[in-house]
Amino acid sequence: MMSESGKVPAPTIERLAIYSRPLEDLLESGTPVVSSERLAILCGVNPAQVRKDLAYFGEFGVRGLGYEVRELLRAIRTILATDRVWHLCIVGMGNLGRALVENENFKKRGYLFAAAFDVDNRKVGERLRCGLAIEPIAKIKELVGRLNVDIGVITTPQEDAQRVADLLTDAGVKSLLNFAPLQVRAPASCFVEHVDLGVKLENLAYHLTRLRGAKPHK
Amino acid sequence: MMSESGKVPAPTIERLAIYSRPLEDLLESGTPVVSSERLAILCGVNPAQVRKDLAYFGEFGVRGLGYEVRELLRAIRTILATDRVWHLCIVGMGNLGRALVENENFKKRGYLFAAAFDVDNRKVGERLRCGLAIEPIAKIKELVGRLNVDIGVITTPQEDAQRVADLLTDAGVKSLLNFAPLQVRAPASCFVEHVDLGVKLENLAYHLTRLRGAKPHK
DNA sequence: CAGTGAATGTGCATTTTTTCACAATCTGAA
DNA sequence: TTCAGATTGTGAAAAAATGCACATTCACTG
Ligand SMILES: NC(=O)c1ccc[n+]([C@@H]2O[C@H](COP(=O)([O-])OP(=O)(O)OC[C@H]3O[C@@H](n4cnc5c(N)ncnc54)[C@H](O)[C@@H]3O)[C@@H](O)[C@H]2O)c1
Ligand SMILES: NC(=O)c1ccc[n+]([C@@H]2O[C@H](COP(=O)([O-])OP(=O)(O)OC[C@H]3O[C@@H](n4cnc5c(N)ncnc54)[C@H](O)[C@@H]3O)[C@@H](O)[C@H]2O)c1
Repeated sequence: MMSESGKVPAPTIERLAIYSRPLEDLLESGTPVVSSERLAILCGVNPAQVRKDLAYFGEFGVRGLGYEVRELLRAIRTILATDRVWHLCIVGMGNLGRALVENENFKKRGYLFAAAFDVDNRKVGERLRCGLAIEPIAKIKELVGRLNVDIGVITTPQEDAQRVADLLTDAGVKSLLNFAPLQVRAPASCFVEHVDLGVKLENLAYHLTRLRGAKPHK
Repeated sequence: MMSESGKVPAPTIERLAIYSRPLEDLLESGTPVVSSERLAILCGVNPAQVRKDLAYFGEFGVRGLGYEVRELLRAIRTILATDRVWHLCIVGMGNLGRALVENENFKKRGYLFAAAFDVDNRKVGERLRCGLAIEPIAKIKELVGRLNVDIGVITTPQEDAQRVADLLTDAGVKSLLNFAPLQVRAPASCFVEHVDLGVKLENLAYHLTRLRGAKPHK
C-alpha cells in the first residue's frame, strides 16, 4: 500500500493529476464507483494505463467492481501531495501575474499565494484584490524565508526571468513555475516547470498544416 | 530536403519550438553558427537529440562546423509553419483572456487575435486595449467564418468550456487551445491542446515531497 | 592539395513507455 | 456455498523515444 519503491515514470505523475479532474466531477455528481475503462474514456487514455499508473502506488481498486471514487481521489491527492497547503510567491505583477493571483482555483486546490513582487516602483505597495500587497524584489529573500515559500512563479518579461530565478533559488525556493519563454536554469536541487504557450501554439500550427488523420488527443 | 516522409514523433515537434527560442537570441546577438552541443545545452537536452530531431526534416548542418543560426531558424519556422500569420479567436474575456490578447508576444510570432467573445452582456461591446471589441457568442459562427479563424482559444470557466468548444468546432475552427481544467472533446479533425496549470503545480508538489536527486529538467 | 580537426547524420543498442491479454479476485445472486 | 459476471493487477510483448558511437563530410591551414 502506498509503496512506491522503484521510480515512477514522469508521464504517470502528469496523468494522475489529469485523472483527478473527472474524479472530482464524479464525486460531486454522487457517482460512488468508477471503472478504469470509464475513467480512461473521460481522460482520453488507455484503461490499462490507468490501472498501471495507479499500481505504482498501491492497490486502490476492487476487482469486479472498480474504484471507489472518493477513496481514489483521496489516494491521488495523497500521492501528489495536494492534501496539504503549498505556499507560492509570484514575481512580475503584469497582466499574467494578476490573472494568476486572482484565480480562485489555485486557492481551492491548496496553492496559496503568500507574496507578490515587482520591480516597478509604481506598482510596489499596491494592494491586490486578493488582499496581497505588491512587494519590492529587494524583499524576496526575507519574505520567502519568513513565509516558508515552496514554489516560485515567474511572470516577468523574458529578459528578466533568469535573474529572477536566481533570486528565488538563492532565497531558498525549492521549485519554480516559469511562464517566460525561455528555459531558466536552476540548481539541480530546484525543480523547474516551464509553461510556454508559444510552444503550444506552434504545435497547433504544425498539425494544422498536415492535419490528415492526426489523433485528437495528446 | 525538407522531406518529412515517415511520421515525426510528437516530442520532436515540441522540441523544435523550444530550439527556436535560444536561436532567436543567438541571431540577435550576432552569433553566426551554433553546434548541436551548444544548442542542446541551451535547451537542456542531449546533442544527438537535437541532430536527430532536425534530421527528420532534412540536413541543415555543415559537418565540422555546425548550423548556421539564421538558416536553421528559418528552417524550423518553415517546419512549424510559423512563417505565416495565423488567425485566432478567444472566448471568455476574464482575467486570463485579457492577459492573453494584450500580450505582444503572440502578435510578434504571427498569432493574431481576430475576435474576442464573451457571454456577459456587460462586457459585450467593450473595446479592448488591443483594438478588438468584445463580441457576443451568438456571433461566433459568423465571425469565425468571415475572419478565417484557424485556432480557437478557450478561457471560460470549466463548466462552460465544453459548450464553447462545440460552438467553435461547429463554426469550423480547426484547432483549440483550452485553458479550462478539463479535457474538452472535439471531432478527430480538430486538434486540441490543453494547458492545465493545476497539472503543472501538482507535478511540482509531487517532486517537492521526494526531491532526492531528481533531475532538474523535464 | 593533402592533412587535421571538428561536428554532423545515422544505424543500432538501450531505455522508457504503452498496450495486450489473462489469471486472480471480488460482489452479488441463486 | 457455489457460480456467474465483472474488473482489477500485472507479467510479457510491442512500440516509442532516447542516447551512443562512429563513419562521413566539411572548412580551414599550411
Ligand atoms: N500575458 C500572457 O498571456 C502571457 C502568456 C504566456 C506567457 N507570458 C509571459 O509571461 C511574462 C509576463 O507576461 P505579462 O503579459 O504579464 O507581461 P507584463 O509586461 O504585463 O508584466 C510584466 C511585469 O513584470 C515586471 N517586471 C519586469 N522586470 C522585473 C523584475 N526584474 N523583477 C520583478 N518584476 C519585474 C514588470 O514591472 C511588469 O509588471 C512574459 O514573459 C510573457 O512572455 C504572458
Ligand atoms: N486566471 C488564471 O490565471 C488561470 C490560470 C489557469 C487556468 N485558468 C482557467 O481559465 C479559465 C478562465 O479563467 P479566468 O481567471 O479568466 O476566469 P474569469 O472568471 O475571470 O473569466 C471567465 C470569463 O468567461 C466568461 N464566460 C463565462 N461563460 C461563458 C460562455 N459560455 N461563453 C463565453 N464566455 C463565457 C465570463 O463572462 C468571464 O468573462 C478558467 O477555466 C480557469 O480555470 C485561469
